Amino acid sequence: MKIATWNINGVKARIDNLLHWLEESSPDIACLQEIKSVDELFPREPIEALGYHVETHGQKGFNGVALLSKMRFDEVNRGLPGDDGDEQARFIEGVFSTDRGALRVVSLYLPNGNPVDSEKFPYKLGWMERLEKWSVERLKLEEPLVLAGDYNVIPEPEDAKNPDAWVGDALFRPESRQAFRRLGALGFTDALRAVNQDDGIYTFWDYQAGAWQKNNGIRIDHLMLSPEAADHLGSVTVEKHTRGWEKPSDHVPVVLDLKLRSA
DNA sequence: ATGCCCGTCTAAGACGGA
Repeated sequence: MKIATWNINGVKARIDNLLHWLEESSPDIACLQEIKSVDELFPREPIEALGYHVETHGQKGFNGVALLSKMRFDEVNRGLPGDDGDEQARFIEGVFSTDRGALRVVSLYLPNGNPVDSEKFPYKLGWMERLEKWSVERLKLEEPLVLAGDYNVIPEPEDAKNPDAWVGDALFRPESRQAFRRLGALGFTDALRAVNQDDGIYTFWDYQAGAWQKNNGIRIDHLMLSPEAADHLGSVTVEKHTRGWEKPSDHVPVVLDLKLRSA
């Protein structure tokens, strides 16, 4: 079973690329971020025509996440608990039936957090604390759980072409990296790092300053696996070639193969 | 040192992104 995460940076601008990628890569579940669309205007019809069920959690103009699945949704939950005043659409959870029981998959879009001297940085760190609290409860279920998305965290210097350039940035601040490591301490496995320890694996290249041409990238899109999901870990692939397409997203898909089957 | 580029909303430029 293939589970993919991709920050598409606007579903309206990216619909042709998205449809082409769905046909080419054919994930069973796709976790999308930055759909930048309200639910009513999400282009669900051409995606459904490819055999996907579509669940969105959008808002006007920016943010927004979605789950596309070839399997029927048993349950959908929108929004990260822990702050009733949080209006930003950054979290959606789907529950599916597999041959090994329930599978939970989250599409998350963690706040950027810049500039760090603004309210945006404490919002990011607070969001990560809420994610931890939510995860502690979910881990008690002892089910396969995949937290997939744009974490806006560079975990280690090896995850950036020029780590020195990111010192002080919210994506690389010690507090952000520590919060990411705490997910590991809770028992989550960074799927990509479990199968590949190479330097130079990136998932984002800025549109500016020829970052793509210079391979000046960072790895910030991650699939975090509960122990019960990690038990079924197969391959993990970064679909870098999509960054070279016409009208690309600045992020590329990361695809996980889990050795599970739909029920 | 700063901005570079891009998408959205909405009608020329602000805002958000990383």
